[in-house]
Amino acid sequence: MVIMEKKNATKAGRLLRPMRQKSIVDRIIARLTDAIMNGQLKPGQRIPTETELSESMGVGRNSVREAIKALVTMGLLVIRRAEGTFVADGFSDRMLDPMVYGMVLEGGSTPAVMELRHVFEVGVMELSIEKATKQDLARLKKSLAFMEKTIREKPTTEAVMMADIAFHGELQRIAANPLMEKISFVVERVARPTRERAVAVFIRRGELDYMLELHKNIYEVIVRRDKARIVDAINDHFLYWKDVFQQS
Amino acid sequence: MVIMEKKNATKAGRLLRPMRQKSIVDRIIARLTDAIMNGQLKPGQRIPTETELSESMGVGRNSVREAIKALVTMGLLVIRRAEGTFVADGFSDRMLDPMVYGMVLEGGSTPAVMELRHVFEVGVMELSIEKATKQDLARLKKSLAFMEKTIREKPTTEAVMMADIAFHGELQRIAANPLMEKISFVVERVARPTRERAVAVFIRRGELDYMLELHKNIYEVIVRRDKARIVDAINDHFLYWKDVFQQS
DNA sequence: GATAATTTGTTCGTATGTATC
DNA sequence: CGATACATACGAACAAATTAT
Repeated sequence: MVIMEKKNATKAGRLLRPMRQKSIVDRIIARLTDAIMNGQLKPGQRIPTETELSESMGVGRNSVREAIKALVTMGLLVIRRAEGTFVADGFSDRMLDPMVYGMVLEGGSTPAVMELRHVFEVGVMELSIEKATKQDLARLKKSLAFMEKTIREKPTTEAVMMADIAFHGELQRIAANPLMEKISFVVERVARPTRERAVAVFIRRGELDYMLELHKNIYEVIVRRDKARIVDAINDHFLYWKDVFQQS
Repeated sequence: MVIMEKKNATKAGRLLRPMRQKSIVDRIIARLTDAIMNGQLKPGQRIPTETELSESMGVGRNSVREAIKALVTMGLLVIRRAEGTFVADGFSDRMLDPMVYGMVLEGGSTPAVMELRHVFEVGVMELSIEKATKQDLARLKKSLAFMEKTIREKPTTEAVMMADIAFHGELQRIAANPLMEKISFVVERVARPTRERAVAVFIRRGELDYMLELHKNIYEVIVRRDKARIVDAINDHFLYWKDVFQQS
């Protein structure tokens, strides 16, 4: 339990590398995560106080704080001030923030991100086909009608984007997979600027009707529960966008 | 309305700030992430030292340190000792760690996770169909042969799992999407215990031949570039596993 | 309702290890 | 080798918030 290997590295030992012993903070993080993954600390449970941890592990309280802070940022721990620190009891949105940052650092709408979007759309359609009730289909048709109305009466970039988002949001609701919904949300968020540019091009060219048709196509595939055509439907959807890309 | 006066009553000389609600550290994190997302701090660039930041923002150095540490654990910043702290220049694996923890906290192989696996397999197949070269197909066939050999000669859980992982790893390589590969890796990791149980059941029942056939099916779909059959192929793959689940 | 105890939040000071020049 | 710059780590003190008495 006592940590005092550092004495060896003072003057005597240059024969073997001290080999990058992990920092104290990293070791504390490792201990806590291990305890959580092993089930010693269960979701919702309270962990020892900072002072207790620093004493029982023989480290400074500030180091414990840094470790805890890191885990809070990852969403693994939740701090309730003056009450204690607790193990999170499930998925939280902030667990996907790092992924957002990563995608942005990679440059936003890269081919990899676009492909991921594609894959998710196919997946959402398949799940929708499996799970959609009659009420779901009715609502989906409604959002399709809303899109048509928007295109006829108010074809601005914002309005069309809103209708598009509403339609795909409806699909997500039908697919009913919280995990996929959250990841999709991240991806959509990163790809949004690109999509807005694409919609603007649609409007400029007066091709909103074709966009509507592509969405109707998606709707039809779901109504008919025609899984074999899923990939094609989404492919059409995307191929057209790629086309817009290269010409804009 | 009247209640909010109590802050001023504590000590005589505190007329200044209404004491904003967010914690200091969170505000520092917000500032840094904003700067990075806006492009004021670019990937690979060095950020000011802890001391400079603490002075320019009027906060303690330890708070800056905690904020930076948090961003490091998210993979957004990279610390090079005695050199400075830098903005990360792309995706790093640790950005997906929080997702792992979240899934584990949710309970591991939940239906949502299984569905996500399913969706990714379909996606990987589609990308593979688009990108596979002749060499790729040859390698894929090879890993299929390896699986067959394993099943004939050494049908242990570990060996079969290894062959299965090798096959799907080959698919991932062909699909050539680093983002999807990383996320898939996370999902597979969480779902692994469940898969191992399933393989054990296959072996016990002597149904490894059927498992091999399912994989051959996947291979055939890719060779023929038959996108319409992707969903079906993966569906067979999964339906059987679900079946195993409910009976074990 | 007021007070005390507990626990996290924030800051400062200091010493030390480590990489760069 | 020394000087410098920086991160690492500990300790101490006080502030703020919540709960319990």
